[in-house]
Amino acid sequence: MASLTEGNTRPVRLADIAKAAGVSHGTASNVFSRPEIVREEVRERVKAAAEAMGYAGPDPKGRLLRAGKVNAIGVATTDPLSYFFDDPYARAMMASISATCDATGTGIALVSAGNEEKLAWNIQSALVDGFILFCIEGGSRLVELTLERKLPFVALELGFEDDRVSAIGVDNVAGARLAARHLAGLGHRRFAVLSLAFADDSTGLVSPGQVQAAVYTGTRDRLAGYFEELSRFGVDTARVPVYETENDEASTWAGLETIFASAEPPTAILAMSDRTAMIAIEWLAARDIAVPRDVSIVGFDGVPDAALCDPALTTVAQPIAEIGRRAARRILDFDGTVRRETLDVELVVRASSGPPPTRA
Amino acid sequence: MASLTEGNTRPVRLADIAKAAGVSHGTASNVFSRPEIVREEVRERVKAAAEAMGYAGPDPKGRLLRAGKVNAIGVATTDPLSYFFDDPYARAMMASISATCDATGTGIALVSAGNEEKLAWNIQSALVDGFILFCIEGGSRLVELTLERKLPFVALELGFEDDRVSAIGVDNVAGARLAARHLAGLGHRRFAVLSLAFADDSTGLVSPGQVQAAVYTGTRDRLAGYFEELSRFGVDTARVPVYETENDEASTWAGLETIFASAEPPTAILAMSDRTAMIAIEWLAARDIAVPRDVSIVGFDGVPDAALCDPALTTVAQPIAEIGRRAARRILDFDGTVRRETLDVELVVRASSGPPPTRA
DNA sequence: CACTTTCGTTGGATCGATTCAAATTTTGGC
DNA sequence: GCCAAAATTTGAATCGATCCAACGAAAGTG
Repeated sequence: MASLTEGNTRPVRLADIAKAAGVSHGTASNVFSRPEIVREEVRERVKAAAEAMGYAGPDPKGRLLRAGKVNAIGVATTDPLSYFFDDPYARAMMASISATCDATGTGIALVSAGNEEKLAWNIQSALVDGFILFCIEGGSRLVELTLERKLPFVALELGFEDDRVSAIGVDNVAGARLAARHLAGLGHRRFAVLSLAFADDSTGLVSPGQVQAAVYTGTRDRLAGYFEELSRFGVDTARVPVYETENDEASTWAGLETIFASAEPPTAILAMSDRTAMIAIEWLAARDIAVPRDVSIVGFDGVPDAALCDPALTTVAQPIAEIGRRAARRILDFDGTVRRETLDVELVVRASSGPPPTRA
Repeated sequence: MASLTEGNTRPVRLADIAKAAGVSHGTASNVFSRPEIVREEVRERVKAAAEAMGYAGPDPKGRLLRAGKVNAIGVATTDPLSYFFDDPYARAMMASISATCDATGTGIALVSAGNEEKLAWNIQSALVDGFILFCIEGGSRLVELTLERKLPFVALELGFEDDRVSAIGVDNVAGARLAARHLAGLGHRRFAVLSLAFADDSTGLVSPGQVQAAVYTGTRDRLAGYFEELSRFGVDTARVPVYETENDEASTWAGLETIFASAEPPTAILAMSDRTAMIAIEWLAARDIAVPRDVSIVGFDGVPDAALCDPALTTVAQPIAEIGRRAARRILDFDGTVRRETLDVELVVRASSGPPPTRA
């Protein structure tokens, strides 16, 4: 006797159960995709055969090829995948993107790439209908790679002035000016900037030359905005220390050490991300430097956590939810056009900023 | 003249460029997948043709069918997709899962299902090699559906005693006992429990009958652990209010209102999740009830945030990273076996628990 | 009863690649 | 210049479904 029916390890295919039930594969397919057009008796027979043979249902791999549409959008970054769950900005953005996807029954595929080779492969082989790119850093390479897929995609940052790529971002110059004006208006004159990267893998104090050579225009624009506004208030921006961080604890701490080692430490810090700003608040608290009594801080991004930290962070809020919604919509309702949108930011004044200490 | 070459809208296929370059599609395929085995001259010719025709590279949809392996693992929940980015437990777990996936170049597909119909479809059509299921709530249905796909999967919770499903979880009874013993040992005798759901869609004060009928055994086990240990200390568990929350603000607030409306409010709260515990801490702070002076709280889960809130939360820590790592590994190295693992929890004592107030 | 509809079913074509045994071309040795 | 071995290239088969034109059977019509 032994085993007499079907092959042992090989998974059961639609064709197998069609044969077993004595119908054509076309009919078998209909049983699953449009059961109402199949006569009940036949339908039951096919279902019974499927059950008996342990059929797992139509394999999406097969369907996909025919259908053409994956029904998933890829979200890509050059950071490790955990970025999506760790970084507060990414999280807020993902929450908005996923809400939109949820509403339309679209799936989300997370794509990352630590190193060059894997990046390429992961982008090339992602099963998605389009991409949303987080291109805070190392964006250009990501964009090139994605361009090759010839799928709809949108960059979350207006980084490069490339008119082949759709993008959604904020007016960084205007936002930075809001922050600077707020602090200068409160009376501050001694500033320091906790910056994001200007180019790949750079950190540390920044020279004007490096600013000129900035690859990441988002960073450059924010700095430009800060400086423009500070100049109006008579601040000599050449003497404002700009420390480039990697938006993490280690590099931000290093920056603060450097900045506060100065003979004339700042009374106000302009941070280019809320994350850096919040790290700075903790660093200062640990050293008994009171915020905002001794030092004021203004962040950038407007992540939800910024409202909850202590003291609550004054920040330039991006419309994160709106950006996420639009990005997802742009992929879902892709119409073949390239568009670049700039949304407005808003200064949210909270407890981390106040007048400078009355002067020693 | 007009347009004479290729179809206009239709995307370019491998076969198209093979024809254009005058080679077989087999060779064209090799140019992309194993370039080293095709003669340089031919390779260049094919690449040139691809370039000229705007070929996007081998379509993963096609490859997939042949290759069989998607190289992605699906993570599913019955909550909305944003759960993965909002809930601290989910986030910590995802960070660990994604680190493992990153290391192996595996993608992650997020799958969710608000309503029944979509749930089914999303699970059935997910392009993945296996699933990791977050089945905190509504798990059984999710498991049934996933079972039908006949793909490897693992449940993150030992919820059901179903030996068809692999699972990784913690010893809930032991963990709950640690929490209860800690508080009782400090001298507390008046307790309240902020519980998770015992069954679908239930909230509110729980009767012993409901506990008996618990569908979610994780919740039931934690409560059993609490009560076992409290009994040893002579606490009449029948009088301990157990309030079922949905692990969110609204229901937790409601629970606290109820619990503290009592004539003899508790001096100690056993919360079945850190999230609930942290929400409780905020609620109490807003009412000037000092933690731990007036009320002690012990959470459950050991999420990273618990160490950062104020006061830092005493909690029963699950080895979240380890669970995530093992879950991902179980899918990646699937060997056809079903296994259920129970990991140990650990009581982490922080600032939210202390002796009860010296009695009025 | 012949004739049109309607309903279900069939089976070939297709989606876009990869694979592999067989055919062909090159290369190397003498 | 001939033959075996090595290097390339070919083209049919396959992956697992869905789609659709065509066809047969049952139902409806005058």
